Amino acid sequence: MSSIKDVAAAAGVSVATVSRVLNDHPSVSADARSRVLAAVEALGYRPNAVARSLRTDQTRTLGLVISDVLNPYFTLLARSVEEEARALGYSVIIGNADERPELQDHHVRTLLDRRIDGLLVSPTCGGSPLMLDAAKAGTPMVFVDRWIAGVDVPVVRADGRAAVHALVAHLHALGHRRLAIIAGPAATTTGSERVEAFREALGEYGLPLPDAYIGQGDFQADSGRRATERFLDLAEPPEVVFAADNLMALGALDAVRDRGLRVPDDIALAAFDDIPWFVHTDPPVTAIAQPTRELGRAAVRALVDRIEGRPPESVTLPARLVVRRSCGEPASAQAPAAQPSPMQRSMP
Amino acid sequence: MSSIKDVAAAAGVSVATVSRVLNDHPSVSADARSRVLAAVEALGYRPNAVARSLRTDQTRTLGLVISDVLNPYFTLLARSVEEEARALGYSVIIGNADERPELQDHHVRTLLDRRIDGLLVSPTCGGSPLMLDAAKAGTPMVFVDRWIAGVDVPVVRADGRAAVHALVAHLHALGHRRLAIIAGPAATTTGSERVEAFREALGEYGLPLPDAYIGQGDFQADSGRRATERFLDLAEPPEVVFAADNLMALGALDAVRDRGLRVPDDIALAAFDDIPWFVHTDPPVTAIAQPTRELGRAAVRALVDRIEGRPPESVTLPARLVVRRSCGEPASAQAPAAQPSPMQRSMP
DNA sequence: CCGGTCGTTGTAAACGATTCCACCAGATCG
DNA sequence: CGATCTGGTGGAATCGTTTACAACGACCGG
Repeated sequence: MSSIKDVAAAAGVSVATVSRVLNDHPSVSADARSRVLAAVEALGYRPNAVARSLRTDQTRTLGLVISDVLNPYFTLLARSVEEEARALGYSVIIGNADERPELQDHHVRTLLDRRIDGLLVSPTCGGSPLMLDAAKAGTPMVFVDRWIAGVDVPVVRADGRAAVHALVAHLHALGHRRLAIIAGPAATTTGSERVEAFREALGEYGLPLPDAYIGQGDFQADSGRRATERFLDLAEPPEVVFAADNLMALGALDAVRDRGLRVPDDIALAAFDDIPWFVHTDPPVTAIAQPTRELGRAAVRALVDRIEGRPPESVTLPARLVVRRSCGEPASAQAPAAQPSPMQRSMP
Repeated sequence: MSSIKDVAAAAGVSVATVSRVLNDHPSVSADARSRVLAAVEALGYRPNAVARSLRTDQTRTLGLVISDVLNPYFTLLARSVEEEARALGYSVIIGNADERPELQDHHVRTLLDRRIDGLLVSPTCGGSPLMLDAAKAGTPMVFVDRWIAGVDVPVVRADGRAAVHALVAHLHALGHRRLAIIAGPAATTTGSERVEAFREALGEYGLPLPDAYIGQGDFQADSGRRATERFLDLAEPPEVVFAADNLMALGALDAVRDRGLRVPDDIALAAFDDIPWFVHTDPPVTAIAQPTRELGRAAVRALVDRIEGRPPESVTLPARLVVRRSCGEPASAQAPAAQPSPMQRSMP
């Protein structure tokens, strides 16, 4: 692999001149420039990003640590993060924490060792000391989706409160009164927040949220299945199960099916996070959709602002309710084709 | 951020000694070692991976260029690749080509610029000159899932031939005679290969594969939908549609549903690539499952072998047919709970 | 004709690590 | 007792860039 020296030799100039051409510094003659460009072309030269990073102390790389790549919500988030970053001239390195704190730490450490310019993280389980230290030490950082209270780091997230209210209204209108929730880990903000919003919304309709109707999940399908089984074993099982993420909803669906019961006839189901597949499940699942692409975009912009010295800002975008059939038919029958399929790319 | 010099100063030794301790070189006294370790601890020192890479000419990083992150098959592949790489002491940088050649090129270029130690790629559309040059120039490379003929690069992939035969046998046994396929792009090996296997299997049952029954797709949901619509518009529509990947199958499902038709009563559906969601669709989809995790593992091992100077080997693993309900009820009714749910983690 | 400015160029010093080589003390051996 | 080896150490070169600084010729105005 040829280096800048080879190019300099081939073009008959010094390495400094080559470097200047490459970074289009103004003071280089047209003649020198064209000779350098020709040499670059001839040798197929590409600057070594490693050396460049060492010298300039910037990698033009962002780290993204997400909780679970297999979760379509995070996949989509990762994708939009990469898109926006690319548009802004940055690369992204993704670390999958798999909801495991020690894996999250591993990735944060690795990314920091690589001297990424900034870190986007959706913290798995409270914050690791490592991450907090990095933030305090001045590593540009932005939380996305989830965050850690009391840390001075911008947060980009969706507010599901209004959508959860809308969901409860919808359920109430359908005549449901015994509503249960499968919560995420209490240590995550999204875990606790969704329960709170749910409880609050129930309160407005004078409905209780007994402890037995709060299942503890971990955002994985299996935990959704187990929580649902426990609900079904209750003397008075709930009429509705609201899963705090899409994977747990799937587990719930499994559990219901394994009992030979049917959604929504025997028990209704709703989920937080809308994903393309919910259109095709049996039955299609009513869900709360986050503006995932916009979230990714906003997060990158905030992080890059911070990196490039502009003041970053926290962003909160509203989530919205998408009604399908898993909670029962709404009074006014909806035309089947009215709902545009989210399978299609939602790119502009 | 403290550097090796700071550590050396704090420990009262030279940078050479610090480096030796860090790379646990044998010839360093117990005394010096403990002083260095103490200093490292005190300063919270972490070696700069960028500098290290520049000097040693290795990044301990693998590049993975996949065709589409939103496709669960590739997501799972990416995950297993990262897991195996991590176990072997490597990091992975993922590039999403989104089935677009120019994006693929962008990522390959970026990864090469970063001097990754090796490249894992599932080529999108024929090979770009860039990639081929890199392979010729000696960049360790392994193709996964798809490959490019005539290039001397190991290939790790699943062979679907036997499974496609099994599928056709299954369909034939159910009485289906008019079978259609939605193919992937002809430029990809998986695109053409699956059609060939299908045609061959049909031949064994004396069934034709007329051109009208070959839909051209691009591995995206929308193309599956369009191809299916065209099938349904035919004077004599097929009885079965076999989609060459999971996204196109979803598009097909959409198209069928939009016409007010039902699977499998009006038309049967099968797919290449099994994904967890196929258990939950309406109806559950019969699919050909690839050993995705093993594929990812084998690919990483082959690549790392190549990087570390051992002879890499190509690997071909068999795919298998997973029968569900989308092609009609099999003669012998199967117990609903007999099929273990692939939703559960298949980690060991 | 001389001093200053300007545009273009090269030399060399970083960046933070690894590693070759030389050196030195102390142990070992003939 | 002198030669040789051995384990521990530091100095300095090196990786491929960027960039401060100095140098240099041309040009211009006084």
